[in-house]
Amino acid sequence: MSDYEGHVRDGDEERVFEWELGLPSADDLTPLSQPLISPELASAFNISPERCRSMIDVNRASHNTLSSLRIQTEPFSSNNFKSLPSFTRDPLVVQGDDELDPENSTEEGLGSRKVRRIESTEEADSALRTENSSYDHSARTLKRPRLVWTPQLHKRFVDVVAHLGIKNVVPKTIMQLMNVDGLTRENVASHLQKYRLYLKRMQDLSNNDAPSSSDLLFASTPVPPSLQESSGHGHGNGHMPLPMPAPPVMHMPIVGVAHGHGNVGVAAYNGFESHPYSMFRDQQQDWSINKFGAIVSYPHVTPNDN
DNA sequence: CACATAATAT
DNA sequence: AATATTATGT
Repeated sequence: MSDYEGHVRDGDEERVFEWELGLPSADDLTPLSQPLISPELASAFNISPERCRSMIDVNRASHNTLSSLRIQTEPFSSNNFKSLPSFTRDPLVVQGDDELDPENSTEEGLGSRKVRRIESTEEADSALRTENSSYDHSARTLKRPRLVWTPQLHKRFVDVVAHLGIKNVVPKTIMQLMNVDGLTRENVASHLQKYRLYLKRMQDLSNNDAPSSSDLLFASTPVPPSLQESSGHGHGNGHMPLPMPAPPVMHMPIVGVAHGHGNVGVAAYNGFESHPYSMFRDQQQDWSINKFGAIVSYPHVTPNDN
């Protein structure tokens, strides 16, 4: 399905590139710190001075523009979407909106925000460098599309949670072990919260009953024994001896990598292919431990592409 | 600050 | 309905 799309996209990329070449260089632009309209002129025409924009504002605006463009042109791109120059970093699933809101929160929102005054030239330099070098900060700034927890994703989640023990897991660790590109701690935290509610509901719902239709996702991936509360107490996670020593965290490149595929899967729960560990592509084998204590290789993955 | 949980927003 | 975000407390 993707060859055709791929070519089209390459063309787009080239055009974007050409377009970029035509842009004025940094030197040609009026510095952010300078108003476009001289004070005299402004007062003459009763123009109220605009607030100063920082690099942050500029970058944010660019991101909004780019992502809205991207959403218009290719709502359902797939993983062959390699990378627009710098800001493209959202492997996640698009589900809709992107509102560009230059000014809804002007004075107030930003007034309270840290507006950094730049004192020394050295500081100015470093500020520019860090703010300008795209994705470190764009990764945080860019509004990510909402994540869709496909059964595949959820399975990774459950596997990880199962091995750490539901009592001990914390979002950050889960996020790391899942090794899913673009997955955030917040994503995981939110999901974990819901999952815990599900488990609770399951256990005091006299254990087994038809899972609510809303629990389809959770029901699609059976709760591993290590997570089941054995009728009330015991609650030691006593089991799951964690045969493997906590593996050296350094082996996992995790999220930040520039993989730069803005891959977007079709949202929706198209299928419930419940193939366990069915990803056998030899990639960067990032490991994890399955519920039996065996080491299982978790390829670095992007939501929905597995 | 990272986390848990509940409440609320989108 | 599913996720995100926010508020509050640890």
